[in-house]
Amino acid sequence: MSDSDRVAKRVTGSDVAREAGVSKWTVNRAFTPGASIKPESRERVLAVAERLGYRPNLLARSFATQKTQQIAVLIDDFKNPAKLPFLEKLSEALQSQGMIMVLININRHHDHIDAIMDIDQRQLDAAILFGTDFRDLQLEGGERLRSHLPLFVLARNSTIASIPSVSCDATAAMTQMCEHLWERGYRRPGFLTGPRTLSTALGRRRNFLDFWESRGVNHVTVISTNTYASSAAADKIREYLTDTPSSERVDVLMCENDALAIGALGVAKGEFGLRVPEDLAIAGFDDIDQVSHPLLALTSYRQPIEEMVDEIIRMILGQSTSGSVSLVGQLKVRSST
Amino acid sequence: MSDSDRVAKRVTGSDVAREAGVSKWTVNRAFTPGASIKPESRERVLAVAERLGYRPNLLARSFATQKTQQIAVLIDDFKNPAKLPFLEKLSEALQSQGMIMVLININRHHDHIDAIMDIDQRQLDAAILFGTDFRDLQLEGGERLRSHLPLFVLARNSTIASIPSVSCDATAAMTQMCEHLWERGYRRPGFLTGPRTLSTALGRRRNFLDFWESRGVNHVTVISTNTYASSAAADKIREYLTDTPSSERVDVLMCENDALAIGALGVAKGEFGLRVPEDLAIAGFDDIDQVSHPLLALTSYRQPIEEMVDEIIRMILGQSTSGSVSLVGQLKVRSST
DNA sequence: AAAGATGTTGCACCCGGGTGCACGATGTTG
DNA sequence: CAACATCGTGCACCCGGGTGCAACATCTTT
Repeated sequence: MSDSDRVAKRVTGSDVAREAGVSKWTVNRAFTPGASIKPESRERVLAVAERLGYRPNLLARSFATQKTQQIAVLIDDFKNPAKLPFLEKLSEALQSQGMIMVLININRHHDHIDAIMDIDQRQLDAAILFGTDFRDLQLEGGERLRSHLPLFVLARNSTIASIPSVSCDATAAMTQMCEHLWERGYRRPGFLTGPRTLSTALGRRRNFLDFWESRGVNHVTVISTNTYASSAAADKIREYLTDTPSSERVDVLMCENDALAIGALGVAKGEFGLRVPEDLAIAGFDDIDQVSHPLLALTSYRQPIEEMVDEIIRMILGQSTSGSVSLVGQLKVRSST
Repeated sequence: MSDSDRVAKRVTGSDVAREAGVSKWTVNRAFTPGASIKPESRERVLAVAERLGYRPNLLARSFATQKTQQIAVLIDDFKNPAKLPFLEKLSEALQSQGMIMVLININRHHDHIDAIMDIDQRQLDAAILFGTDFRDLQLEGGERLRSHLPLFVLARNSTIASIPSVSCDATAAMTQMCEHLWERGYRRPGFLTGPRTLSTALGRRRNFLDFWESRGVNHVTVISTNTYASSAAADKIREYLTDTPSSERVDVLMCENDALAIGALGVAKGEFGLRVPEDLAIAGFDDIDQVSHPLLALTSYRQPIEEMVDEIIRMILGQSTSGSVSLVGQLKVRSST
């Protein structure tokens, strides 16, 4: 263990400069790719830097350049496993651009306003509202926070004109899904949604209803839960099946997401002994890993995660030409329909 | 829209000082809780600050104090839904302490060494290795990165003496689980593990084997997968059930985590038509949301997430007395055993 | 009313790297 | 070899708050 290892103090650019017999600005240049510096000088500086264990202080750099290379991702629902692959792809894409992801939990102790103020004060470069319910932002936000923080919405439609969004094309998705259901011969459709306002932002219900209307099916049963939890769906479906004689029931239940579909399936099959899809067909949305399980085998729709993330990265980097973008995903037919 | 709204420039403490007729240090004091400042001065400064929309620049503060109030969380497996509740609780706990969570994706493009160097250069206050496979760190790390970044391991045992860990007590967990299985009368145990080295760090296999040995059961069938994916488990179990006549099969299969258990259950029940638990009992670990589903109903073990997170926060804040800590969770018996 | 204790304020200087410019060194051209 | 372009280097000063100390103001005490 040499003396230098025992020194707790950080090595700065000036230390390297002194040791290498140049000015600290030359050290800076040695670490700046396009800078004007004599090759020998650069090599010498880099050698000294390596020997001393010098690495530029990125915090100081951020402070000087006003760019932290950090992107905030706001999320308010950790119950939905569909979020994980998005987070994985997002963090990977950001890291490949030299940025890192700051994950902010939006909950009753910490709303959008708090989060955005904090993010803004910390000088993060942008914030992504990832599937969050940002009504609070619309209601009381706006003028209170005069921040220049660029905002983006991911995986739902933006309800604020100035904030661009990247989402899955709900019209295309529901058309594909419904045409499949139509071909299978189902004619008494039901729709299971989550909380009203959140549901609207996804646009799935609207598109589902439109499809059946266009085919001359005028009645669609709509059941709403107040959270996106499987258990809430289970409760609502148990109630529905109990109250509705089998002759009057829907023959296909489209669920707004897989978590709801899983809850519904459990009750229908497990508690009421219904055959799926013969007695009741069920479909979900998101195509989370577990729905492909042989005991569930739910028909679902996969969002184009990679493309969505790539597009939002382009937006953040300012390389995107257009405003909000909707991308088409892929129908996954399984034995539940 | 007043003139001040049109100005894109940030409002700094000096701006407020000028406007309020005090020095910038007094402005600073107005925003520092315990500082020595006359109440009237503070009020006046705060009023001016409010009017101008001033908020302290946390990046500048971080730079000056050498504390970013940011904690990195390293994760290398986004497939396991059991990670989500940990992330939720972690982010909430950090935010309640005025810190935020930086989520770093460890993958083949970005290993522990890269991540730690980056985190260190960005001056984050600490890093949590959350269930990651950090053999690479042990092998080539150490001396190459001379960083003073505090490291902690969460949800697995630390294999590096200098890094404290917070994990679920595998001995207590497996004892509880196995005593339950023993009472139920199972005597031909099997264990389904993930990749060898990762598995060792969890300690579950070791404790499972020890229990049966102590009860005089000398043979335990061990099956290994090379990832923790449900599909990998399904493949291995399909192979096992195909190759093993029913008279020679295990009567209970303990799986290292729920994802594996779900895969095993799907094949046993769905493909081989086995009755669970009569023909084969199955148990998992982590008690993720989906295993309580009526169609799965897997016996599992819930890690004490809240306590684990609270403990690691204490460690980060330097309030923890001890070194590594193991906490006891809770057995959840369902109809699969 | 003077001496002391306490409260309040201003001030240099620090954190560590980034920017634009000026000056010197080197190289090219007529 | 002079005139000019180009490259390489050093330098002030910036980013916006934090720290310790000195100076000043105010309030107590005797």
